[in-house]
Amino acid sequence: MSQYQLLETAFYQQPTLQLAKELLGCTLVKISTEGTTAGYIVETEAYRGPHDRAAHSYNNRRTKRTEIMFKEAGHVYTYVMHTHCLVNVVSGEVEQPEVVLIRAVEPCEGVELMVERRGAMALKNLTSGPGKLTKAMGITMEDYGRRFDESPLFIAKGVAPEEISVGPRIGIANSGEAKDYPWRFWITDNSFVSR
DNA sequence: TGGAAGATGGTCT
DNA sequence: GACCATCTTCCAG
Repeated sequence: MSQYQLLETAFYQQPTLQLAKELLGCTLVKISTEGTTAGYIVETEAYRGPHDRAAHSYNNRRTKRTEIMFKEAGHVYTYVMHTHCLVNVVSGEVEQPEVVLIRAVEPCEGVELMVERRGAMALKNLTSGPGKLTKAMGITMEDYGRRFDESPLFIAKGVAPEEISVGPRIGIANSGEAKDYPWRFWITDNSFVSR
């Protein structure tokens, strides 16, 4: 898709908290046989390796599921939560299991296809949550292990956000002191953030 | 090998 | 705000 300018591999090789902020406003794109869907990333969360109790890689837990987190920055980490698939960007050095969770996007291409996949919904409900956006964009476990710097699932340049808000992460109440870390970032006043 | 837990979302009260 | 759908992963026994 030539109208999209892919982010270089080097973009992913910055500190995880910074990457989480830099990803805001970038364009997440998925190309499938049904068509292309794309959205501006408006909300992210950072999960930082061995010392973050909320991370799957806490205490260097290395399993079949978390294996990808130990690889180079820029890989795709998808996993299933209840009935939904969630998508993350691997960051950090090799052997440093850190990721950025993409929690919400603002649709910018393929809205009709998103509506079809999600069922008739208000525009604001299409992609305003980590499980919603993967369903709307057709992101599944098939994408596990791919790279964000190449088709069919990639991230391209977008628009710089005017203002960024910071706060504690969502849905990790059982993670002890980690639940209060201010590692959630979103574009201030954007109506597509998850809550 | 069975059971419990989980970075969620939709529905109903 | 509470409940549950539904599935993978992991660990105890």
